[in-house]
Amino acid sequence: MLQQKLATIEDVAAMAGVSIATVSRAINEPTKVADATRRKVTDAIARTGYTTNAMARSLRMRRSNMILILAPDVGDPNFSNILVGLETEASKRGYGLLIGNTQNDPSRETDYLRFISSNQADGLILFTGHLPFGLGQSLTDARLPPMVAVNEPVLGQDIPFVGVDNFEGARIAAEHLISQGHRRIAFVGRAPNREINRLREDGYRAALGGAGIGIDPRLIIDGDGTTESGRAAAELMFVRDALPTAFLCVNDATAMGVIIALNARRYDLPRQFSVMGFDDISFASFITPSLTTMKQPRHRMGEAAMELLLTLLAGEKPKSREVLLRAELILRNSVTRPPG
Amino acid sequence: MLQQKLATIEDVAAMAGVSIATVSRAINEPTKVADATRRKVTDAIARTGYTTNAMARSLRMRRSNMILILAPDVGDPNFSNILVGLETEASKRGYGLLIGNTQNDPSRETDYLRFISSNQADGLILFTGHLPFGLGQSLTDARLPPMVAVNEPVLGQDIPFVGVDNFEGARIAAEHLISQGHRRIAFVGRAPNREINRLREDGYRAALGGAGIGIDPRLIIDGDGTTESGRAAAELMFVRDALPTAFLCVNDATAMGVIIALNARRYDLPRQFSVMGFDDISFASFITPSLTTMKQPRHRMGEAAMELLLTLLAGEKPKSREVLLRAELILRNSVTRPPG
DNA sequence: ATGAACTATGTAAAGGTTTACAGTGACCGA
DNA sequence: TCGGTCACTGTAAACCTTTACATAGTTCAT
Repeated sequence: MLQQKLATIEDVAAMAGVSIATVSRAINEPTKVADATRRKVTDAIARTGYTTNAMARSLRMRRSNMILILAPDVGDPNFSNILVGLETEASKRGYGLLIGNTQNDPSRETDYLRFISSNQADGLILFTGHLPFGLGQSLTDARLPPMVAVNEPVLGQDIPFVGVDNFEGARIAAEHLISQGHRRIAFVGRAPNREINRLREDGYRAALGGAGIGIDPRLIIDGDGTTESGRAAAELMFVRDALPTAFLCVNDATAMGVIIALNARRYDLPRQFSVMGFDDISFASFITPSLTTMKQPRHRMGEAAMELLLTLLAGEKPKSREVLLRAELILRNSVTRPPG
Repeated sequence: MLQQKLATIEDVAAMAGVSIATVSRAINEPTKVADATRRKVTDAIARTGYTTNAMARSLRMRRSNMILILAPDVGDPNFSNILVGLETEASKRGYGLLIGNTQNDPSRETDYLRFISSNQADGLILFTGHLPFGLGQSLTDARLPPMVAVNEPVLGQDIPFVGVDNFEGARIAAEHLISQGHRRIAFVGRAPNREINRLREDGYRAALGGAGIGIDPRLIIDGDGTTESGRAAAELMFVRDALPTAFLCVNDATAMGVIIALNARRYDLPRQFSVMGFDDISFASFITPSLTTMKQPRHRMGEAAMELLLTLLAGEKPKSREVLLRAELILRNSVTRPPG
């Protein structure tokens, strides 16, 4: 498996009968070399099968054209679809993607920073909602590497951010339920220390406030966004005996838990209860009843985040350091008018 | 955003009062330097905040400690979970992962090969089931880069492979249905030119043959593995009026389509029809009825593939160039004894 | 006392680019 | 004729490591 020796710029130069500087220019600034010379070089490149050694180039230029992606779980479809958008934009601009799966493990976060400090990556995309451990305190004063948070903002730090407008999205969702005639609307998935959950809850409150509906604290249930938490939340409502006519859930996974619990209790959905989610995960359309939800423009989110990062990397001033995309209302079968 | 100049090995050497060679050795072969010297070096490293420049190192050593992953769609949960396994093993061994999302676009495949030819990646993991366009013919004679196919083998080429034993898995699935008393078992998702589909169909045939059940060609339906194809296949069975008592589907997405079609026709599942899938995708447990299926050990698959690749990369002889992992039968509610 | 064997360190080359600077003609206007 | 401008090309330094080879000092058997 020994590397056979590859052609270098010197081989090309020798074959074309020019200096290596000219070869380099022919490749990188074609207008600066005479037509005849350029042809000789192009020809020699084809004959030798030369490709620029990226390591040498990166060493000299002090940049790698690589972007490090730090995500807690690449397997999560919520992330992986954004990843596709990131990749689309990056590869269009000649950048490569390095993935770091941290599993929320601080030591793994620190570990992956070596790619930044060793010049193996020029910038950083952060899915984690917090600065990687090791950047947190030690570099508050020093220079942070160019980075953009996506999906979840970094709290208490002025880090450029691309995400969905969670407040607005949740408000639209709640307003949709209200427009169907619901007035007793539960919010499932309260978690004040999670930024996303907090914003969605705020949107819910804003919609109810705007419609002159009072907030019943018994209808706001804690949850961590898992299917299991949705199931538990629904059960809790029955125990408390304070039932809503509709459930607005912090995300689709939670909504699935609610639906499973209601189905298990043999309720007829959506006739007896309406349920809404948020995210539009791939199987939202396949459960029964199919889930009315807010769709996140994940692909576009990835593209926008990469675009922002590359703008920063180029040293240009971005139009805005915060990009909020609108979630889209997807009408399916889990919402209807309340009974009675 | 200008890079502030980072400490180099020379700065460390100067501070420690030794030569750069000694610093390098203190880092890479600690046993070869005297204790006292090593301490001085470690100290200087800490004081300067030195980290070795990966580009310079890669240039000199002619390897990057990077692996290129070529996948048609990183957003597909089927892939992304394997990706997590790949990452686990790679990062454990000090390797980084470069992701290439090809969307089955030959030009993107070719494009990503530049990472290999420019020394930016040492090896290749192939999800695509075929050699990247550009390696196909031109390098049949020349040397192929070290690579391992995962999930789907590369046909007609002797490429090391790690995947699930599809034949055996499908056989186990079919035998489970037979053990429940089914004898009219449909296979949904025939696609002779897709290796995976072909193997699963073969496993199905083997199980039926082993139980002395004749193959009814009307019960074998084409399908491309999508939910929609499953739905269409079920409808087709009703048109043909050749109904099975159980559907063995080539994958879970197909099985979901079948279930949706049967639910829509108001059948009572699993009483009237049993349905099995293959894969155990994340929402297999959430549809109604929850899906009995064969679970793919995706995480382990990723780990095994990376382990094999790194073995090859180290120039060692692997135990085997083909690793087939067993799929596990997951019992849920979509299978029961046939009616009557 | 001598040379061998070993340990610890240093010197310098090599890895393959990009680019500042210098150089060479050709052309042109005065 | 001369100086200046322009278009093109070459020379050599710099980017930061790793490592073959050389050197110096120590230990030890003879």
